[in-house]
Amino acid sequence: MHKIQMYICLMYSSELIKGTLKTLVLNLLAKHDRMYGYEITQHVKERTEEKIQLTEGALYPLLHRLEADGLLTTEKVSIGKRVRKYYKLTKTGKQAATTLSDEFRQFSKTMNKLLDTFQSKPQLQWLN
Amino acid sequence: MHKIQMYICLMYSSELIKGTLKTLVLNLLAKHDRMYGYEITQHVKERTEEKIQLTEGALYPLLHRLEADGLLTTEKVSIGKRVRKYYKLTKTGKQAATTLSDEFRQFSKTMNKLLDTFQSKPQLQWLN
DNA sequence: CTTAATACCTAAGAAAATTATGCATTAAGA
DNA sequence: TCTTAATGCATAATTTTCTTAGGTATTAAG
Repeated sequence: MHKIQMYICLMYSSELIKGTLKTLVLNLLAKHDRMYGYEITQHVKERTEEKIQLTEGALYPLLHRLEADGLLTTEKVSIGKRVRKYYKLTKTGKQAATTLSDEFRQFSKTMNKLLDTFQSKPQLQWLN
Repeated sequence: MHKIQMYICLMYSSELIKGTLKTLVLNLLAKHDRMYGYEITQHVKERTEEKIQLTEGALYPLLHRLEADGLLTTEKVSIGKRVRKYYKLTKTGKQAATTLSDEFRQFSKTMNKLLDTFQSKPQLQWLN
């Protein structure tokens, strides 16, 4: 007897994440005080029902960039023999988080308005 | 006597456009049947009160890619000695427009939800 | 004992935008 | 009339950033 599972891919085209990754990460840190990389990927995955999945190849370089830019500071914590690297917002980082968050909200409003004027057809319903 | 003008930059950080340009262009064409490149830039600029400004360096290569991918067809029209290049959606292009539009709507909902859980502080008001 | 999950990282390549051009026509203004 | 701004196309070099595909190591679970 085999158990058969079917998956429907609900993930967004990764294109959309592109302009938004920094906004996402900074605001996650604004809420959680400190987080480590892997934690960030899991958190986003859970909170979006797997729809947004951050790849480590994109995340870690971003975190390093943000640290280099002075938006984050790091702190290493040993868990047994493993070392976690926690990231925390600086003051500048907090400001950036707010700015980017507001910017995204406004942008998505503008975009949705544009898209609405484009097509007046009834909205398709999404699986979820 | 000099005329002094002050500008307040209301434009979005161009980061956000990145994942969205294709969605925007295809849906603009879905609404307008046919448009030429320059017209697209002006239309978006006007409809968004200058907040979204498409650069030609991004737009034209995109249009060429979309044509190469079979989402658009072109048609050249002479206006005096100038030649306009009109773009029009193919059937595939129309489908893509709808898909991407729905995807964006859903994505922005998800993102906004995430951002809302991040910070419960009162929203900053935006100029305009 | 082996696999999955946790946890970090980087390098090569691809994709797409920015910046900076270039050319030409036409309208508007000094 | 002369010059500038607007219209209209386009590309090339560079940069940025993501994807893909690895690598290492620890710990939990089966």
